[in-house]
Amino acid sequence: MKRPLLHPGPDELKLESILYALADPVRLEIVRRLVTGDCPLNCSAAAPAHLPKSTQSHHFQILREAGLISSERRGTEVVNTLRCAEIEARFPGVLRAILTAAKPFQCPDAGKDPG
Amino acid sequence: MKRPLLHPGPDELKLESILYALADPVRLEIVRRLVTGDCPLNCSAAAPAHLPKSTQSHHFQILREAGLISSERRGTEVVNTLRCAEIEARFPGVLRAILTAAKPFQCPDAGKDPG
DNA sequence: TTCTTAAGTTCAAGACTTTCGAACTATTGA
DNA sequence: TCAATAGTTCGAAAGTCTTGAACTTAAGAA
Repeated sequence: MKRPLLHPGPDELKLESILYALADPVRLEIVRRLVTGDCPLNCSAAAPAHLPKSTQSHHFQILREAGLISSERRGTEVVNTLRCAEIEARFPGVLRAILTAAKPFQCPDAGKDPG
Repeated sequence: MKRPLLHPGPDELKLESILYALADPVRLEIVRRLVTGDCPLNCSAAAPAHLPKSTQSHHFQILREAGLISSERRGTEVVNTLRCAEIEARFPGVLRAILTAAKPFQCPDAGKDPG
């Protein structure tokens, strides 16, 4: 009896929950990896490597229940995707601004290269 | 011996702390009132009225230590101001996008009126 | 099918955080 | 000095976070 990894619908997204999910350094890093990779990642690949699996699982649950990511089982893995479009539709500019502030992840028109 | 209500400097602002501060409904409401009022408000005026003072105080401390607000004693009151410019300078677009998403507070060009 | 491995989830305990009443501090004004 | 107003600090109950141990689910080999 497989638990279906419940996600909130687009109308159920709450700004507070999204901000809360992004307020944690680990979860912000996970979201950053999902957006830079631009393709689904399993939990181990998306989370910092040293982190215990139970802690990873907890963080993915919070991201999922906030509606930030969509998780789907593929064999032994769970692959995760950022729900960019839905979040952008409901809270325009929020995710983009946060990810840009967190690190210049896909902002070629920023004009500044710190490295 | 009056405690000086310490605030982080512009360079000490952390995105995670700001998101964390804004992730709470009470604190988001406080920030919303500070930005709509466009003038300093004391704690009682900025916080939801029913909220116990000790809880208010706790929330203002978190907002202050995250660098979102600046608090200054004026007589018996503490007046609070949003540190809009500093946050915008350090994390462009973040506060604006969040406050716009939270409620259309100063967005006449949004073009949609749900009421 | 049965065994093994891989990837996540659930459980439980200790540490940390949040809420709120009670007591305290600081400032104003009579 | 006394009283009133505005916030802060303290302490306890309830909740959340982190993490190891045990469990579940799927894939591959024999």
